[in-house]
Amino acid sequence: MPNQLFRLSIRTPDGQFIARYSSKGLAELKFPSFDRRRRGNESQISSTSSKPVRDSSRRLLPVPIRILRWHRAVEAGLKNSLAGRKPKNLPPLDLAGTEFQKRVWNAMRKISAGRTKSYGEIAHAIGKPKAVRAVGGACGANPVPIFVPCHRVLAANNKIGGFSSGLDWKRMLLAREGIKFQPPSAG
DNA sequence: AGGCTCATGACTC
DNA sequence: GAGTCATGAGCCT
Repeated sequence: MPNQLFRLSIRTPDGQFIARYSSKGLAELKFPSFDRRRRGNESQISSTSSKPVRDSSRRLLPVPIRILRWHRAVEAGLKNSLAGRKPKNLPPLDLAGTEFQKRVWNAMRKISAGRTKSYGEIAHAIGKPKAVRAVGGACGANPVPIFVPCHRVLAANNKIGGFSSGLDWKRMLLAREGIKFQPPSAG
């Protein structure tokens, strides 16, 4: 049977994020959709609620205390990250992907706040210097953006590259870490 | 197995 | 700066 996933939300000044947890840790983090940023929270689960939540198969399940603890850590860590600071005491991440993707994600996690690497540098770091495009693909498949800092991976010559959740997010995250990149009109 | 599609990079004008 | 091409991996059929 597939691992049960618990879905909990996090309210931030930048909108409502969604976190999904497996029994092994944080499995997914979703950016707010811009459509919902101005909407009320009538049917949303409060980030601090201990109410039962609906799982992916719509069953009503109590949230294990361990996951609630993880969630509080994720909440705090996300707020730090959104302010451009390093998150502390993050729970384990349960990253599902191919071996190649996990190597890319692991390499990305070694980029500290305020620093960047290029797709080519990541490719080199995992011992596949020519797999630059594949690195881009793995970045896009990252299930836990921000904590696995795909926004710190730029294209060559400090160009912005891409971002699966929208370049506006990437630009904002980089700016809050004080990272300079090539503006789109320059060059 | 073959044929795409890429969040690239390096090279040419 | 716009083409163009090699390239590895992933996802189809």
